[in-house]
Amino acid sequence: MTSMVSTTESSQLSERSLHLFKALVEHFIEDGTPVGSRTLSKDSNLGLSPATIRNVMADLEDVGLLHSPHTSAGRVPTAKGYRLFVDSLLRVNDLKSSQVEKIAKELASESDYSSLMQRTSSMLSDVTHLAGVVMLPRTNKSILQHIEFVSLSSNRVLVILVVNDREVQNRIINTDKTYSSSELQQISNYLNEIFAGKDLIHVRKSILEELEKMKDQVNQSMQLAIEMAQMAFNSDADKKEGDDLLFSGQTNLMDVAELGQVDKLKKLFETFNQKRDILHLLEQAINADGMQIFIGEESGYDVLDNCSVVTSPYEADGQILGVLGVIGPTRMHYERVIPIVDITAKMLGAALNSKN
Amino acid sequence: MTSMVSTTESSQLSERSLHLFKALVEHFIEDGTPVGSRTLSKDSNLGLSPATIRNVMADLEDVGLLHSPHTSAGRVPTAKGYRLFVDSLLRVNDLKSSQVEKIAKELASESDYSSLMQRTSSMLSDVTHLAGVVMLPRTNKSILQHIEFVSLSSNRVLVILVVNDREVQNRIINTDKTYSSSELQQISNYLNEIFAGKDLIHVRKSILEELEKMKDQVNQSMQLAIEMAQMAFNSDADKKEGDDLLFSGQTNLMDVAELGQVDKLKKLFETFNQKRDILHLLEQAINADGMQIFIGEESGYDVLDNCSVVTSPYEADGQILGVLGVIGPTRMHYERVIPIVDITAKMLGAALNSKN
DNA sequence: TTTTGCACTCTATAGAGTAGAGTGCTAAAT
DNA sequence: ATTTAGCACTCTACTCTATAGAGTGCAAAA
Repeated sequence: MTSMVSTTESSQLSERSLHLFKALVEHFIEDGTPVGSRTLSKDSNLGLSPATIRNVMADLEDVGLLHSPHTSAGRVPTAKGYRLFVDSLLRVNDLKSSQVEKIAKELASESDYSSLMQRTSSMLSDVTHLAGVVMLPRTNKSILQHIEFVSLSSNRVLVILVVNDREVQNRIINTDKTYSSSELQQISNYLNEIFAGKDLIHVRKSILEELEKMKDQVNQSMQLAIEMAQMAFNSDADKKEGDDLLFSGQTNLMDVAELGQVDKLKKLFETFNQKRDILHLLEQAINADGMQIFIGEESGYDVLDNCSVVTSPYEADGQILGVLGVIGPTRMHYERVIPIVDITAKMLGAALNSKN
Repeated sequence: MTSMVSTTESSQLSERSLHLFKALVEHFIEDGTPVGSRTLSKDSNLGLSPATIRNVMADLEDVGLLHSPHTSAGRVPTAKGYRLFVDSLLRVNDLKSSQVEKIAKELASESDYSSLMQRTSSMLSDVTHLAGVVMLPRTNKSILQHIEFVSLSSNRVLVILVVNDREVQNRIINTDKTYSSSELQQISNYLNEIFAGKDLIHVRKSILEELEKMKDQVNQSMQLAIEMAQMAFNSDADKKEGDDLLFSGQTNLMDVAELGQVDKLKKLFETFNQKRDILHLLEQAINADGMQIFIGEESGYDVLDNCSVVTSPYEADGQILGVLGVIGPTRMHYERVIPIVDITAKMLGAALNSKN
């Protein structure tokens, strides 16, 4: 029933109601205390008496946009209320170009890939005073650029994979026999020739299946290469699943009154550490084109009940690589946070582009 | 004045006083509430009346081992009290061999270096229910094992350094001209020949100073190599200073009653994030032979006022590599925590050894 | 439709009173 | 010379009560 109404919420309500609602949300975001009719009367500049305002507020509560903590407190926006506010009423400030430049400059100054991502996250949290998060590009559509073997102590070999023009993975394998540097060199050369530029998944599959079949028909040095490659990629199956979120500024959330209780904070921080839930949430955001905002209970995760997550995918070479955003209380300055997240995503994309 | 006494604290106090003191500390560690004379009378099995105990407790307070939160609360150990307790009264439980094996097994199961360290940290926090920390080996006495160049897109070259048999560093440099793979190969070979097995600092210095001088006297391909090496090591000066602490289980500290206030927790967490102070503290512990425990205010850092830090250096090949430990409230189960930290350090050393 | 007036509700705060825990001191007991 | 019992005293934590303030909802007037 209510949901039928809710989709066309803004058209069902009078101009005046919306104006008052907007004023209320803005006041609450500023203050943090429930807003009463008297306050709103002064605040809204409509020359309406508190009584009239009370009637309007009662209506707004009926349609689920407001909520009263108790009889004699003012009103507070619900998640649904924030949703309407963000979707239809909010006027987003453009960032000053000086700020944009500052962001761009900071990101451009990071030379290598991983510190760029780390810096992006910490910049998000610094600028918004909330928690920042960056989801790193999913590694499953990775292009192998280069493979290299380095001999460590006897029968331990270090495998180095350069992936996607920027990322370096390494793992250690234990071999049956001891390889000389020149043998390893030869093997690297051979594998690079075949596989450089190919997709990692394809490489893996090819090595473990196709090459296995033709193993008997090639010369001995190629056999060595095949064996080595198999070892290198065999251990890879269950590798690094979940090491792809970068948080920063979590402690900023400790100042937020709404989350003031230690036990709530603890649950929230544990959710961050486990990464799983946040990852799932951000994965939803990667497919939506453009920014996505999860408000309070909308996220579907209990721990995020009083939190909003503002996200934006970032892309380079016209391809979406990942998602970044900030996590803060539902009562946040959306008009400031939204453009910051937006710009940061674009700037990160630009920084990644310029590295090619 | 008092410090003269304090050094020989235990000899100044009667056997009985010490016994009572020990019982009090143990009781407090268990309970968390100040211990009164009545409670201690029952608890200590000495058949003394509360009045007598009160006299003793007053003495212990005079020498600074105990403290009274207020007139009608019981007593609580001071930092100095914990110090005496830990140094002279504590009887450490040996770990069950099953537990030791479990730790060893978990660590042995980690294949690569960085996840071994990460796992060590998280194991410390899991087992103790406190915060775990591992300080990674300082990279300044690093032996260069292998250097490799990989061509990325035009005039961007990826430099890969293998250091200390396990660690892989990589950075990207922008070059004036575009190098071919075979050129890079040649350069790698040349540099490896000269520098493999040398100390990184020495390598750096040599490349930037000595080679510069002889640059004119060598053939062109060597000149290229020298230039490339200079670029690779030039950006290195201010690199990674402070990325060498691994925390885990910080959220465990949120359960600790003594740290219950959000603002204190916030400061503590920020101290963790900044890493600097904790790093300094652990650096003190690296030189002390064997375990070191910082109790409350002893650490010299205000944020750690209600915290103790139990540390142990870990070593492989007879050489101290770093420090690990746990951070918790001063009121912690030292008799459990101390052997855990001790064993973990040894097991980590063993795991590192077996990788050679 | 809006406003005034008014009774009503709920919270937050302060104050008073009380029970309980524990102390320190003095005087008696060992 | 210790140890203990007795006792007055202190401080906290909790409960109860009262009160001011904010804000509501409704009915009747504008």
